[in-house]
Amino acid sequence: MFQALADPSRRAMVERLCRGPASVSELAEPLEMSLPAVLQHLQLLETSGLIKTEKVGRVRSCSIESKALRRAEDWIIARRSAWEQRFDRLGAYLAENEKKK
Amino acid sequence: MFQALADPSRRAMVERLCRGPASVSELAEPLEMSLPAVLQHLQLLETSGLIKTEKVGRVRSCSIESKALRRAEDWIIARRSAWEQRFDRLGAYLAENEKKK
DNA sequence: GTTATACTTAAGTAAATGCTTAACCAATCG
DNA sequence: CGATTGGTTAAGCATTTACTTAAGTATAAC
Repeated sequence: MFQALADPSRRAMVERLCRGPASVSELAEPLEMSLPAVLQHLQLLETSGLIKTEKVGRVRSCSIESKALRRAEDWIIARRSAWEQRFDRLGAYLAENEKKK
Repeated sequence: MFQALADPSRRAMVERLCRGPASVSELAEPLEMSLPAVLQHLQLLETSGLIKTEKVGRVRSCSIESKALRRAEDWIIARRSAWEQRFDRLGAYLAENEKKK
């Protein structure tokens, strides 16, 4: 999932899709690459759970799956809070030592 | 930066460092790979800004740089809120149409 | 029913990744 | 001093990644 967000083109697609659903060629338009390349990114994004796509007639409509984005956020928040807790304990320890002085 | 978080071994290192600083070999210990491999991951993490390292005597001490983690979080939050805003506007639009009916 | 559109598949390739081993330095320790 | 510990450099290698072009297929428009 972080793997999926690692590529700038894929992040651009996710940014675009956060402003609403889009077709494959709409997503491809701002990107300087061939359609098959876009397709490959799209497939990766879909198997990573970040987006979902549905084919209606001959156009495939893509939209983000916000749950996945949330999971990435949760991982980072968990790390940050672990770090901050440690920082707090360190602060408490230092304060304790200050008292003893 | 998401690139740096894309690899499981690197994420494991970040998780470990969120519980406090560690030496290179301490970081390597739970990982089933050679020391040079760990070094390479470490260098990538450092150039991505996620960690910082300092050599004291012959041991290199590594610690996380929480600002970088925060930047990743910010990106995700920005996307999520863009998505949620869109969702709200859609809701308002649907409510509006309901009134007109 | 032909033609254009919107993808899709397949196959190939160049560069980046994630390792490895072997050899090498520089601080300790005895 | 000599050996050990903790890390570092260099080189090589197998995979994976991020594309490409060429050749489909299926729906929609005319």
